Amino acid sequence: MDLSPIIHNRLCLYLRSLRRLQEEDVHKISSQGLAERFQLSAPQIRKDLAQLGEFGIRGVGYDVDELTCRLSSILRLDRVHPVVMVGMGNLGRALARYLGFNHGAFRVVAGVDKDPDKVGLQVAGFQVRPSSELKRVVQEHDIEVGVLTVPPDAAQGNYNRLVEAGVSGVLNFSPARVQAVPEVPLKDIDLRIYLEQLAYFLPESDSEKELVSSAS
Amino acid sequence: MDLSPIIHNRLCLYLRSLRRLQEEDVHKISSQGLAERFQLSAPQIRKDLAQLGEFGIRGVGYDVDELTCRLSSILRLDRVHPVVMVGMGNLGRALARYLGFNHGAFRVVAGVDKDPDKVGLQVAGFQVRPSSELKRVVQEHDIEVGVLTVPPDAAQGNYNRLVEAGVSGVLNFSPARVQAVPEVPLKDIDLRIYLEQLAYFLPESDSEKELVSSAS
DNA sequence: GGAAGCTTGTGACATCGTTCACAAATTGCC
DNA sequence: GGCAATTTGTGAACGATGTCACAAGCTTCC
Repeated sequence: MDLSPIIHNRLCLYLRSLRRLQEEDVHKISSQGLAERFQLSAPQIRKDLAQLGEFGIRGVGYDVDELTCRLSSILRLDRVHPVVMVGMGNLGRALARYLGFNHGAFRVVAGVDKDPDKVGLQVAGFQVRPSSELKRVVQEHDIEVGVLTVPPDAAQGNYNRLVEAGVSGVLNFSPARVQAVPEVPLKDIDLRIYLEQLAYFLPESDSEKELVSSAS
Repeated sequence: MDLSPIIHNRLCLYLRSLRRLQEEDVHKISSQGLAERFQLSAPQIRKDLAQLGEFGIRGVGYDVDELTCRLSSILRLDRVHPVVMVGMGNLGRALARYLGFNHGAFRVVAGVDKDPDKVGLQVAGFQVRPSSELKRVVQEHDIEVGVLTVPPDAAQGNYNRLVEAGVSGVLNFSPARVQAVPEVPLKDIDLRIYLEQLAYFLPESDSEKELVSSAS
């Protein structure tokens, strides 16, 4: 099965919505119900789901528990994936808490940092370890995912070390292009893009406002 | 002019690449040169740019400084946009530093928090102010953008307060659906989605691994 | 058992995005 | 000046994505 990223994203959304319904003890839901409840498109839900198999019952709708199960399994979100943070600066510590919090499928179980001052800090249920122990940490906890929150110039090196240590995927929050090997997929996340997207909808800038330095 | 988000994203990428070239004192570049240097597609660059006007010279290429200028202006990234953080927890503080750092078009100039313990903290060049002063803070600094890094249940209320205070756009990092008014665009960012995207490329989960709690 | 009312799964259609090939325009060289 | 070498801007083909209408299938009620 080969899911395009755009459909994959929607499926994740559906799964979250379904989990919400589970919490509310809803057991049956129609595509229309889902759409209204979570501001989605009913035909699109049906089309997306139909691509994966026949999960619904005509005239009735979808079984919330069953669909949650099937989707979780397809999206590989039915089992816990241990995560290590690489770089325990401000962003690293914040993300460790944020991503670890209330998010079943991932658990941030360890963090490393090069800076001896950070080693030993207690963060979100684990103690920061020195970068030199990365490989051991990964093996100890059976870690699958590494999250890079290091300065840009350290990103490539730490990606390489994560590959070496044996993780299966890497998330890169540092604003640097990293060259990845095909066996260990890399996902770049540049948070600046969101501000930039927003800027486009901001009102025309006053000429009074300060120019940005690098604009000639 | 109406730019689709997907093209807008690429234009932001081009602009970043151009700024890099400026730093390296490169003054002329062809679409092919850009493509090779930053792993993009040359025909796509041309098509994207041609949509906005005729910026290049046939047989020569693009003038880096001029194109940077034009793109900056179109993307509204030629002037500084003041930003306020709402919620100075871990994520708020980390993002204040991250987004303020080395990013010309946006400047995080203020932050507020409801928690009296956080008020007065020095973060990234400003002092945390109480939430009650949000409106005054926005007016004092001519703030255009609010960034929500508050708990999910506080997101809607704080969005409303930001609108009331007079900002023109809001970025929401809390994993909660917020209802927005059309005059103040809202961009939801759910960092969990990135881990979920990655999960899909992880190896088939061992049956030994712990099940996630909410999966039935 | 049959008809009426839902709701899914699906094929047809429209829209959007990407790739490609090439004409038009510029430069430099002879 | 003319020709070869570049490089842009663009129309045409291709592919992906989203929308919609409707047949197929289930349930309920009489």
